[in-house]
Amino acid sequence: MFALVDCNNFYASCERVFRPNLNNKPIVVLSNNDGCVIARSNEAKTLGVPMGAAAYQFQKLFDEKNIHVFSSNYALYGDMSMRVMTLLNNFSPDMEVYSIDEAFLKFEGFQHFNLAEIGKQMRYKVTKGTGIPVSIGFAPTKALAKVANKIAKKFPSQTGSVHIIDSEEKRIKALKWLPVEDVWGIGRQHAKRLIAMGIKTAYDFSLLSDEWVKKNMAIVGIRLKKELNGLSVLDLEDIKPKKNIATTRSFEKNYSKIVDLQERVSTFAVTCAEKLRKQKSSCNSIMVFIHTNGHRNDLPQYGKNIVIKLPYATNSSIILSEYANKGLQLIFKEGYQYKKAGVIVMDFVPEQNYQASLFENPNPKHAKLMATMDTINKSIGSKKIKLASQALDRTWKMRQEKLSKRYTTRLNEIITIHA
DNA sequence: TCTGGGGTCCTAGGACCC
DNA sequence: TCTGGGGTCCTAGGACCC
Repeated sequence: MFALVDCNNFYASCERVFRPNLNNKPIVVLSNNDGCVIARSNEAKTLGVPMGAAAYQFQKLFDEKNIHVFSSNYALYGDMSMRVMTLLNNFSPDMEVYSIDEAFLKFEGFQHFNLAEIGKQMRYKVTKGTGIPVSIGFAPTKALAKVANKIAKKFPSQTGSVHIIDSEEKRIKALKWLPVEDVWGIGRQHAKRLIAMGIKTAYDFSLLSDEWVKKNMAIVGIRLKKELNGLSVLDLEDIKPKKNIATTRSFEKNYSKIVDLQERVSTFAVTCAEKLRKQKSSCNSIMVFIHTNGHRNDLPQYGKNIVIKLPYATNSSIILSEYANKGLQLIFKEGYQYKKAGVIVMDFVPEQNYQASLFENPNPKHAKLMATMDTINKSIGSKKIKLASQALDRTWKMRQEKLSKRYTTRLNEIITIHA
């Protein structure tokens, strides 16, 4: 059996742990730049705040209904996630952290255990240890565990937030209940087509012919169909090094001068380099993109990206920043208001697996320098040591007007209790 | 004025090899 | 009239996930 454990309204719940006065109150969490809604408490959902809602369009509703608004605090959510995962891992050694708020656990050889009881225990331990409420679905396949989880989340009082699909009747009942567009692995495009054909539920989908599924949804669709029919074909996955790493941001205001973009692009490249070094990879290509604000019909639009092949694989902040800026110079055009830029590194090789080039070779000093920078930044705070091409003062800023404290990772931001 | 930021996998088709 | 048979690699685009 697999379990899928999913934190309820994770970001909103993280904020609530440290603001218990907001229990049962509507909360939303905004994206970077306080742009749009990316998490909502149940109360906010009930009040009609849609996922992805632009914050400025809903400001009136926030005010009227006393909806508490937070900027996203990834330092907090990342740390809370780690705590939840650590507690869950005590229940089974086979665990896949699927996302910041979800994990699959495999229960192999647990025939003589009561999974319902284990589920209850998991909820209890996580709630007691972190304050985060979770929902749990058990089933013989990952896709069915996802379905079971949806039922646990939708019917908390009937299920106690733990649901188990362990019989044919339960499987069929669950699939008949689940709209096809809510099935894990069926996105908007496929859902549209399926609904147009009269396929309304997960159950209808599970009865489609293999030929049709293969032709229209390829091998991924076949796998999904098998999983929904109770045949396990998706196993837990190990943590693999990433194949691409991106650092991209929207700006608080528009930039029209290349110098402003140069600073941003440098910083993004440096961040990519840090992430690369963390997973001990080097990259062979780097992409830079810039574009204007696509929502503004009144401004001329322009957007472009460029991929640069590097002369040798590297994870040096200096080299990556240099090439990212070369790319920027090639795609930058005067006369536009830029709102967003990003750097993506690709074509990874293991760091030590270095292929020497005939003409250009990395400066051997860089590796040492980068290691030193990483050590210093780790000990006294990230971004304390920078390249000169990055802004030394905070000339740019992200809008984060409702940022909560980093309660769990900064001693000077620890929660204050007034007794 | 204001609209996020990451990722993965699969397939078809073209270019190329012998 | 008639023009083989087998591969690999790369890329763009489309789908999906959180």
